[in-house]
Amino acid sequence: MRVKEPNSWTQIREELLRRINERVWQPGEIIPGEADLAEEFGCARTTVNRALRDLAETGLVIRKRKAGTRVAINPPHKATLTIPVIREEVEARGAAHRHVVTLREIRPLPPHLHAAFPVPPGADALYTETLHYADDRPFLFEERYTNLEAVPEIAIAPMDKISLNEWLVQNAPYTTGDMAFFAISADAGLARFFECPVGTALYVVERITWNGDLPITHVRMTYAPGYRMRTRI
Amino acid sequence: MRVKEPNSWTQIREELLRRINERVWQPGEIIPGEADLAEEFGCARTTVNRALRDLAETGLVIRKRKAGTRVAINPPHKATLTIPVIREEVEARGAAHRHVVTLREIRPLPPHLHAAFPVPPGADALYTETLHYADDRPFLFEERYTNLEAVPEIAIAPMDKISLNEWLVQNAPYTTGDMAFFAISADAGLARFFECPVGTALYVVERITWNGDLPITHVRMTYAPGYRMRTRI
DNA sequence: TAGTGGTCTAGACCACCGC
DNA sequence: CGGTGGTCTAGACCACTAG
Repeated sequence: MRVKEPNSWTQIREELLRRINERVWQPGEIIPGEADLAEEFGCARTTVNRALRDLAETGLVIRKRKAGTRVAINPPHKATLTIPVIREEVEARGAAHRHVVTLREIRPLPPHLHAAFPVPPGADALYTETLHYADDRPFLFEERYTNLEAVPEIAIAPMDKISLNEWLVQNAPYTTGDMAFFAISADAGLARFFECPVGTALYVVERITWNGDLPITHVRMTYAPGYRMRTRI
Repeated sequence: MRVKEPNSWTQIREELLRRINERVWQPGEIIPGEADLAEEFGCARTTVNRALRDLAETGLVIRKRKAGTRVAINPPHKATLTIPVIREEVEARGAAHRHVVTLREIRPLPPHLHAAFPVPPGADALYTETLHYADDRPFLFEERYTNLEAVPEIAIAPMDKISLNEWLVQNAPYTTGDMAFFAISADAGLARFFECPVGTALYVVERITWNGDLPITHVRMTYAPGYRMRTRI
């Protein structure tokens, strides 16, 4: 049962989508220009542009000036992951969030992070380990290095009421970042926290954020066994 | 007074971004309406709208009709994962891609998939197992159920030159999908393929795609030990 | 119900780039 | 060079929703 589209540019997008999916326009083929489509649909060129721009963002068509718009040959799957503050993620599951800071000290950045997280030589970082619980069940283990030069106020940040995770989101804006997703085996420490056997496969998210050229923080978040990160595409 | 810089929506976005990052506008605070900003920047309201729409897409501001635009309190981290065809992912790493179909048979859908992948009762699915190699090193293990009712032509699809992965991308359009990312321990079969110990932590991506209400395919892709999925935010 | 964002139009100029 | 998409404008009407 089709729902009537509320506005024009989404309707046009759906019609273009239909022509692509039903091979009216073959993969790799050039499609009519914006002006032609605008005339066909009886709307302004801006409206067609909006629809085509949306399709280009999802990778379904490739647009180039002068060359025109082509249907992508191998349209990539694009998934947008929204990674909220840990507290909100826990509460979204209907659980109560609680966190405990188990370690908080100034220490030099470990060598294996120097390449990805180039703080000035000799500079120290704030290292923190935080346990996050959902309804008193272990949920996530967070290891974080924060560049004191970039966020000096962090030395006096309260970490009992609000987690460092949330404090940084609110107080340390970033411009770019790198994320990595992978799997590790639980070592003794993780096994103890998650109450699982050593060697259990765990899902890990690593994130490095920057404010311009200034590295802000490097965080590794290890989720409880069985965790699945989900998204809709 | 002549302004050298032409008004551009990206410039306006950067200025709005600056005001948010420098706390000119506090988190949670309402910011001026589009009309006011347009007057301030000396541009059309449409241009301000474009900039604000972009900020809203990244989650940095929350927009509501009548209520206005507010700075987000806990701006979520959003990461866009681009998941290309496996062959292209391997080749992007400078390696040669090769795949082997080790199993291809019609079988009923296993019970544990019925909830997430509701093919009609009694209907069969095409089950395939494919090994993907990068320069002859094992790269990925793919287990796939494909709904024969949705993609009947798949029964005669060639699977030697082009992998089922790529064939489906090119021939079976989808409208929506669900993805999940998690970690598992290698069982005996995976350990043999990846030449790693049983129990090694492996990164897994699962994807279910739909064309409207019609389920297309359910695929589980298990990556080689040490694999990291990366993205820039 | 009034105010705000969402969208559309008709026209214009510009940037890019294949030819 | 000329064609195409990218952007901007000034104005208009509409959709949603807080108060």
